[in-house]
Amino acid sequence: MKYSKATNYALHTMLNLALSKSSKPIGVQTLAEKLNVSPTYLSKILTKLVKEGMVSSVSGANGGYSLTRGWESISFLDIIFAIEGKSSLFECGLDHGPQCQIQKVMLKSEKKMEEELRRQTLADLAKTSE
Amino acid sequence: MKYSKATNYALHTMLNLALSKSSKPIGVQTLAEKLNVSPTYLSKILTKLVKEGMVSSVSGANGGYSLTRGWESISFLDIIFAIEGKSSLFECGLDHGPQCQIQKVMLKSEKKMEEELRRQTLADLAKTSE
DNA sequence: TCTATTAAAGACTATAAGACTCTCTAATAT
DNA sequence: ATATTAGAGAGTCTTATAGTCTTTAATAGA
Repeated sequence: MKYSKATNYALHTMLNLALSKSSKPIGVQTLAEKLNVSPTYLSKILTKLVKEGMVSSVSGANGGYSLTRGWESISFLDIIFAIEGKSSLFECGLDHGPQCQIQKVMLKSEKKMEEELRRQTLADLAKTSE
Repeated sequence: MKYSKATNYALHTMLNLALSKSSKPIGVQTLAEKLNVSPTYLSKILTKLVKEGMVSSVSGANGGYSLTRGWESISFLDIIFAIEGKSSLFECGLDHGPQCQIQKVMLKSEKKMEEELRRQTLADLAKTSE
């Protein structure tokens, strides 16, 4: 069980956007270079973030990506969910009784992690990384 | 990112072993039937648990698997680590400076989950599941 | 000592997901 | 009108998961 590379790219890209003082959008080309990843691939990841409403995009010349207003409250969890999906890490597919005790324990522990990830905002990180 | 089915099988098998009052070892055949999984596959999973020292095995007629002494303190985390490995869920492979802030956040959240999984012992669960 | 039983190991296969690339289309500033 | 940039779709390559099948090793009991 591992986070996908896409999640790593997403987190770093969001941080890069947060650190950019420019009011103009940043092209995927520029963003991709910083991570040493192909622009087309990164664009797929960015599209997911756009669909979740955390990033806005503008096509055409001088276009690119920028954070949406309210971005200060975007959490790590938001970004991770956007890429990995929101479903639980553990699903007991066995049919034994109404509720699986193991599942309950697993879910509880997962929530602890999510709690922490929800606490960490992009803004927090941007502050310490500038 | 998902836990593997093998982890689910391992957790359930450990619980089954814990609930079994029998002093005699239980064969993989029996254990596999409860989970509706093939014996040879489950045996591979059990072998990992044996190698980690949580389960002991006896070959030959009337052989099988049983929990080792001290099993009461085995945690969910122990079992998960035995199957999934101990490495971090997130590793930032990008080379940007000495320490990645994002990595630090991810690691911290992961530890929260592990903390909870370490707290939950097999014995706790066995008590509520009998 | 022979036989039935059971775990362990190794090689192999199938499926799915991750990590991309390439190409084409749509939007927009100049 | 053209250059530039995002978005969408199909296709490829690699890796991990989830198994199966077969053989070997250990051991209890006749």
